[in-house]
Amino acid sequence: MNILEKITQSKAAFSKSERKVAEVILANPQTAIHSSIATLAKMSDVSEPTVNRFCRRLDTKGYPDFKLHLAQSLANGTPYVNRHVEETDGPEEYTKKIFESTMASLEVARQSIDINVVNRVVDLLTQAQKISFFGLGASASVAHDALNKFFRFNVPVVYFEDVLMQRMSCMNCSEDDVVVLISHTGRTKSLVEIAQIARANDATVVGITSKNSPLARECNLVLSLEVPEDTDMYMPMASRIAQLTLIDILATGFTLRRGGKFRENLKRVKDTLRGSRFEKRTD
Amino acid sequence: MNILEKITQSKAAFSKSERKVAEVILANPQTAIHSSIATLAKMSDVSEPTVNRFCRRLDTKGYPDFKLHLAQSLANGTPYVNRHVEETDGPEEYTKKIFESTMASLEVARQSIDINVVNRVVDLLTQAQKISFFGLGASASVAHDALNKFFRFNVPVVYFEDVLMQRMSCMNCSEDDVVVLISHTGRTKSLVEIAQIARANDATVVGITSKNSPLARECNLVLSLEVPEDTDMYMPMASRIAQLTLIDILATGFTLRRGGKFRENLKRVKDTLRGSRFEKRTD
DNA sequence: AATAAGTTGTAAAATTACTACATTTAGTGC
DNA sequence: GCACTAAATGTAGTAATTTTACAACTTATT
Repeated sequence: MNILEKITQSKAAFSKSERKVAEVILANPQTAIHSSIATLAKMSDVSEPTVNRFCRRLDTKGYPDFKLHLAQSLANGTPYVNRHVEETDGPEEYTKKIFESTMASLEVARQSIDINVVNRVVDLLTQAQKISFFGLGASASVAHDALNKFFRFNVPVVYFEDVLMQRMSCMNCSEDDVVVLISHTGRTKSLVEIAQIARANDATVVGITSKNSPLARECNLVLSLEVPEDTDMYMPMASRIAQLTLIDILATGFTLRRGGKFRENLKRVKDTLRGSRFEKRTD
Repeated sequence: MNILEKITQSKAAFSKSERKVAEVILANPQTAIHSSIATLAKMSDVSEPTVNRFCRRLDTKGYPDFKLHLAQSLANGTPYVNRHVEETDGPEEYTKKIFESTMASLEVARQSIDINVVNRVVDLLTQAQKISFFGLGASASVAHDALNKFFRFNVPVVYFEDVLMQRMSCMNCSEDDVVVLISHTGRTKSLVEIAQIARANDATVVGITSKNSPLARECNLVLSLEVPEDTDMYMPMASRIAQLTLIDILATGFTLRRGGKFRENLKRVKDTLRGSRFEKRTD
């Protein structure tokens, strides 16, 4: 909540001297944050305690606290807002908007995540015999990415694009297998069926999806991501990014759980890639 | 410039005790701005003058001035600093850190993007006869995602995981084709070769990669993303997210350029998916 | 006009930040 | 390994800033 607005709004509740202080601050807030209470009192032609009382009336702890609030208000307001792209936007605008709304979505996602579930899923993954990642449409690339990450960990990891292959794979599941299903809406029929098949074969099913969705109801554990999606674009954007970040988190939890020696393995995998790359020039 | 970023950047220039202060502030900046220099000194287990010196090293007038800057940075929406995950971090910490460093990377990526190049790439894509997206390893899933997006636009779009298929596809390129190559490092040999093959066949090659890399030198246009990657984890994380966001931007630019009628098409594609989904419950 | 409620200022107390200097630590050459 | 130098850190005292307590003043009400 912006304190400058609050000052203008509360003007009526101020006394004569307090209003003088308000005027001076509104006239030149930048100066105000760099002044001491004595300077500001002199500028407003009131006494120091009056300035102090003025601050308290705005629900701040005192003058320094007030300056903090003021500084924050001046730091050009609300940045990462989920602003929608308009028909008339040029490259500059839509680039900015997409970056900002992606960041805003990540912020929302972060707050919606249940750490305890994350922890339990990491537990499950580290103990799994086989890990499967399945997603369809836009979530397929997320599953693909998960494959790439967990493959490096030298654990049996499975990923299929093909729905039939996914089904067959789940039919062969056993008790110690974990199946991770990714879907933004959680309403894709074939994926819900896959969850049922996997469950029927005693696998543990983890859903990265929206809570209270049909898919979520079929899962043993749900990592719910409540990310607002700009439906005007008819394309999933922010949800994927949040899902991927969650994959990063699971992968990180996995490596940490497995400990230091395991990390050395990872380094070996990375070093193996070196042969396929051009050396970095040292210029 | 954001003082939180400045702290992380100047970390090398700090002394041992000053670094202790930096850690405490980065770990909980919200607490820091509400603490006195004495409290902060105690929290960091250093003396008060050390905190003061720390502030001055960051080009602030002193502790109160530092707090002002800090408050502004926090208000500015970017409390997102690329902090590295530690061996000892619990689920709560690493989840927080990964989200924050992902957001920080997006912020960096945003600033490194050249809007003019974005615009020219969108131009190219809208006029292309055929669009190909190729990436290897972690970038494969990004190309996969691009396929999913551009496929909806009813343009011929190509994606292969297989290097040989990628090569063959590029051999058959012609003048009006655009090949988009995705690689964080830009030093993957086979991808550089694919760029050469595509160029030899008169296709326009767009690189989503690091500038001045071998791949970048083979491209007609380079969308450079300078994203810092946490190399301790030996896994690409932030780079992918930035690449995906860039794909979103290109896709958005594409739809905007094609105009309103085209957007209706997109809606049709989305509506077609409805049959494969459970209806949303209206409870 | 008297009184009460509210407002403002003075001066002293308390908190907070800063400076000067002493001590410790780390690094370098012999 | 020792002496010397430079850098880093802490101690204690000082200066500044803010806050409190209370007195003086203003305004409104009967």
